[in-house]
Amino acid sequence: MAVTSRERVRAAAVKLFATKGFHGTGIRDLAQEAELSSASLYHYMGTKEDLLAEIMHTALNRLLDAAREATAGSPDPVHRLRTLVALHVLAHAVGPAETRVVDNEVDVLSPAAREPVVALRDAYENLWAAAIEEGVAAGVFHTEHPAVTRLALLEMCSGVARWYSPRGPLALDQLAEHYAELVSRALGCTSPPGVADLRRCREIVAKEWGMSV
Amino acid sequence: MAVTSRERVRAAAVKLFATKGFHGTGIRDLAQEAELSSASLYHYMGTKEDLLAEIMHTALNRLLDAAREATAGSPDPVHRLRTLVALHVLAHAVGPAETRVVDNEVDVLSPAAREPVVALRDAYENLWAAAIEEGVAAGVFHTEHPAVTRLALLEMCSGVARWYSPRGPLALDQLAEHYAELVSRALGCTSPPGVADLRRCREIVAKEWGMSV
DNA sequence: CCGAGGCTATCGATCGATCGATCGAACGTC
DNA sequence: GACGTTCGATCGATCGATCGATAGCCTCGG
Repeated sequence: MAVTSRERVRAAAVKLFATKGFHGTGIRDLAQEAELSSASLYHYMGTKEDLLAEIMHTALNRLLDAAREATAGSPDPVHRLRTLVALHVLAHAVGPAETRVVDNEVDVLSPAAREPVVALRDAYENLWAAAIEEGVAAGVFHTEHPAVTRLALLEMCSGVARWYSPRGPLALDQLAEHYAELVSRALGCTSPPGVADLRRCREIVAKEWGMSV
Repeated sequence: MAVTSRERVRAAAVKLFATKGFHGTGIRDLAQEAELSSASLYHYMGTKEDLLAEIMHTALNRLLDAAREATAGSPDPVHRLRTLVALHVLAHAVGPAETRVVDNEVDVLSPAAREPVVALRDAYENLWAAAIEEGVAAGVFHTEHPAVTRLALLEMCSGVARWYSPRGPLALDQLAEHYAELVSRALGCTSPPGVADLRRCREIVAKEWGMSV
């Protein structure tokens, strides 16, 4: 069979958790969306919370791996941050449902389940923090409060998942370029615009998120 | 009595809806937080959804009124946008719970209840859109995709409600100034920094949101 | 000045519905 | 006949909401 039941359960959970929220999604909603009985659901998951935690874990690991791969061996902080922005925006535009689950439902997890998820998120944000701080130290970025700026820019880029539609006037490339430009400007960066290897970012996203890019 | 039961119910709903979500908050949670029985709750509200809709309605009306008052009689789009940013950031830093409810729970409302809420939000965002477009037309702002930029900047500013703590190193004034600066830079604005009448913004916020500023 | 009647505020008890989760059994495939 | 997969039936708990009743307070006719 092309699509396994296990995959249908995961896809149903991502879709419904994103649109109706974790508490707003019932076991029976999940079962209907996955085309299974509510009893069969439990053949593929532990508790409903386990399912949510698993989704967050894999989604964050994928983003973290992609970010590390995209920025590996790039010493220039400007180039690295632009790559991080492009990758982040592409990922949020391509998989908005998964992203919204990760961003909005973190604190419905019990402390024990939340802890490793937060650790993954922190590891990812540290990639941004390092690029920004190195850029400030090198004099290519200018900001009075690097930590606050990092939070502001991350929120801006994550917001893409809330509104972007592939049927809108903007193509993915333009979107990523535009956000890279906004971030560069906000950091007072004077170096030439453009994401050096947008093509490479797209390839990584295509590889990690499936061929839907 | 200094604090009426009706006010306690509203405050309890804002707090719990913001931290646990609408569907994650039970009638009995609400009752406990408001120090009432679950039956007494219904003396002060219609359904749980009515309570949510009322919170969103008043919160958005307050923000919209404040924004109109703060920008009234200001023809300069740069000055107007900076004022909008400062007000938005201050409001989100002072009342993060209310803001998170408005931002995150809009689509748990039934279509009939959602429609007027979305209309209010659109009216507010149009203030931003007008300032940005006028600035672009006047040649003081530079952006290829004004609508996308507006969404990006709004998301950035709204994110304040997700992380800002008054016990952190940044005072409200610095926070508002910093965001105004980020927005100005992202729009390629070369005019002098600083929010012209930050004091007036603070007064409006203090008046509309209570004396907690 | 009284007390009957109405109004506001509150509650314990309980409603039917739905929640997340589990059980034992039946299916097909190797 | 063992295993992976699916399901109908059902569990106790909790959900949002409503009921009738009670206690305090204000008003106003006598």
